[in-house]
Amino acid sequence: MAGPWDVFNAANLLAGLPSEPYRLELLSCSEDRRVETVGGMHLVGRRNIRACRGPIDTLIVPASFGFERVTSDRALIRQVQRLARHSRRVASVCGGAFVLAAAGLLDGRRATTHWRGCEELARRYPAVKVEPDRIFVKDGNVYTSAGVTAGIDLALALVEEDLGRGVALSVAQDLVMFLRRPGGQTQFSRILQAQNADRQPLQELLARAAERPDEELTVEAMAARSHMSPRNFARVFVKQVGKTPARFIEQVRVDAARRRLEETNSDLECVADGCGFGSANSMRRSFLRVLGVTPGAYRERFRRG
DNA sequence: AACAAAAGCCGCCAAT
DNA sequence: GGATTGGCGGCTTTTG
Repeated sequence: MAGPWDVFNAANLLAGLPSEPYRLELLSCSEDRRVETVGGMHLVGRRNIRACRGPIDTLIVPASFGFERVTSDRALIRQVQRLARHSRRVASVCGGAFVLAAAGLLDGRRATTHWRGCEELARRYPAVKVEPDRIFVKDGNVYTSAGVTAGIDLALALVEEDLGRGVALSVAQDLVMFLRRPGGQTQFSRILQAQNADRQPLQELLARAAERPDEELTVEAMAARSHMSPRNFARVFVKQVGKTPARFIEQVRVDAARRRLEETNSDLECVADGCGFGSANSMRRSFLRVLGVTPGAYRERFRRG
């Protein structure tokens, strides 16, 4: 809920319009208007959902897991169905797709949800064409997004549709540099990736570095690829990224290595090689700098299964 | 664990 | 005149 909320709120501030384009409202299902989130945080809605009358521009249903409770709440489902009829478009974040599905809003449509729930969604609602591995899916006026932070991407896409790319970009820049996804794999926000064409030629480089940490990523090589002198490249890099090139690359490589240590049984030399470290020894030194533990100790602690 | 070579970083200055 | 860029020298950090 908070991610999209902040996106729309930032859009209000950054759109530069005389009146704010979005009016945000949190609806609650309970009489006292309280909403207790899964983490135990308490929010208070402006209104009870039953008191809400249309028309609504964008109805967003965020939910975590625990679909049993949510999808079996007939009153809630009925209210969602009712409000959807008065909405220009309907969206869900994470487990919210289960609510939309239960309301029949996804029948015959393409949709996605948190990677951990995709199978379950497809099994329970055969009429839904589940697309795993997507950050978000748009089908007609129904939008669904994957886990947690994907809701931010979804909201950015809606802002882009409404107010144009420029506003969406400023919002994205205002909120984040890039996003790491929960599925294990590093992915970049679509909209942030797109901005590389415009103002920030470095973004493309950063994305590529994260995907291929084993490539040559010295200042000299990256400068050449960016058509800049090494001196200027380093300067621009610090200004845009906030870290020096070597620091950033080290971080990227350590992240890549962590993942492999967690998810594979490759030996350290192999991991080091695949992540761009010259040797297991230099990987070890990077780990100590960045994480304070050796690769071996890290794997020992975090390996799966 | 020590050490030389390589790479990175940054202040300064000149050119654009 | 301010902003961006590129080169140089010297110091620090990292690597093999």
